Amino acid sequence: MKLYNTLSRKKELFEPLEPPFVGMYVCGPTVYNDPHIGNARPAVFFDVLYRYLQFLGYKVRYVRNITDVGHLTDDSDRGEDKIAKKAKLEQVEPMQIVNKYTNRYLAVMDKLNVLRPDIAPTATGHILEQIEFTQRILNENLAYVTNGSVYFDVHAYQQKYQYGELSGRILDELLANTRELDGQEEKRNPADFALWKKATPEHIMRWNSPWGEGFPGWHLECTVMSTKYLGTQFDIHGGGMDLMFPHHECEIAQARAANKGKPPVKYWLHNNMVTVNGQKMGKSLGNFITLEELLTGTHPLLQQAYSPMTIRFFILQAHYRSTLDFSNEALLAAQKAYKRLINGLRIVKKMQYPESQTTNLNEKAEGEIKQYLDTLFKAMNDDLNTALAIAQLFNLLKKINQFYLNPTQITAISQETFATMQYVFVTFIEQILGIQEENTAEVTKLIEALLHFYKEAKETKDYAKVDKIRAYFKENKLIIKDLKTGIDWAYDEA
RNA sequence: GGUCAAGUGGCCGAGCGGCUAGGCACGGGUCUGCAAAACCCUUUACAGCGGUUCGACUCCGCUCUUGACCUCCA
Repeated sequence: MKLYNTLSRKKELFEPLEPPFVGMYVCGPTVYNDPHIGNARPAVFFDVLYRYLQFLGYKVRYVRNITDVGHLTDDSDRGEDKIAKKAKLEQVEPMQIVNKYTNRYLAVMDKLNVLRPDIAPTATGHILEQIEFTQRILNENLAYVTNGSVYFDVHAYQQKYQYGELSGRILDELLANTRELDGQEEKRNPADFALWKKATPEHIMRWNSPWGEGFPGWHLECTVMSTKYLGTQFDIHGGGMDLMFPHHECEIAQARAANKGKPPVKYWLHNNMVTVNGQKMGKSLGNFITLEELLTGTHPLLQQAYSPMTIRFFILQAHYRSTLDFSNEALLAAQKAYKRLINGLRIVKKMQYPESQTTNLNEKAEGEIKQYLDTLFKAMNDDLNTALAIAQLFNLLKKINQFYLNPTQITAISQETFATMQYVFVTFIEQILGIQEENTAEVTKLIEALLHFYKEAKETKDYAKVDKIRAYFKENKLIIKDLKTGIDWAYDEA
């Protein structure tokens, strides 16, 4: 499998440091607000990577952090902790906020069928480790203490190692373009960043440290927790493109500073951003959509609610390194496509290869199906091109529907190819893409029962009743299919 | 201003130096008590201008446009 490594700006063959084990770390959410559509993208994408690596036989340890302390908000509340700020607004304990939004994040990710990572460490749970790590960097003389705060010395680091290797930034250019911020006077250099910040009297979240009461810097937690659980060097580090600089750049610097220059990560992966109607999503732009709003259709920009699986499918229909634009039209198209795919999934699970001896093997059909299956995995192995992979599923779906309409035609392909297609189609959708039917077995049984009455009415040519039942199905987003071979139901794609 | 991406048919969205992406929408047909679904057929492309090449949507240059990062952000 090849993956695009931001470090080299190239697709590279994926070779774990210690096969069959794979260590993967992804930057998780800052839990001070409701999860938004931008949070869904990395969660879903790296979930598919996690699933696919396991499908390929790797033993993956997946770590995704919860940031519950330490990130600055913006200039107006400089130096203030996001969580603490929110806590003041809502007059509650910071940990209450953290807990609330962590729960909400996990709940919505569960809905999106995002598997929980193997380890979900929190920044507040690793204060000691962060203090120790800061000490290690101080011991290397690559950080300095000012006024109870500890800053990373980018210039000193630059003497020994290279700063900017991930983002391609040149230190001198950075310095020329840095704008004036408060608190800069404590730094020797504007490019320096905090490892430990002294807490002001009104700051609520604070811990004791060798340098006084304070809280950890903004980039430190990821370095500390990734290396704690995955080792000094590990395979994959992921996150949104916006984290490339400065966040991930600083992570590399911190890790190398503390570990004699060892680069911490072999493959850096970054997903692209989400836009709304072609614009960057931002609170100030009024197009900020939370996942809750998307699922309930309550945002003014949304015409309707979209189901969790529609959202998941929508995200995967684009390649992860392209921007993805959320619009009603695009979401609606994804909803229809998703239902079509799921209808195919229901069909293929029930399909059986005919018993009869007479075969009418068709080289062309056989070849096409093999080609689709082949391309399916080639697409995944080429930097996880889920868009191209899904296109193959639809190609297969066309064949499956043909066989469904005309079961005797199944013998156009060999039993072996049929079995492979059936297995791959189901496994790929459910296990790798993590897309599933949004329905319970109980409901399905009720649908089947009602369909039984439809069949009876049909047999007695009671068309009034037939139409009534059909209308009832339609109301409940289901359709009845009258086929030559029998009667069946499916999800309405409208 | 600096750095980096991208501009594909009505919409979304892949891809490649010559061979159908796919989804949604549109049009025609098959099937049907009437439908729906499904299937079959069909239409609309690669921002502009140059260059390299036997041949470019695909490579190079310029122009225009959009976006991201440079400051918390997935």
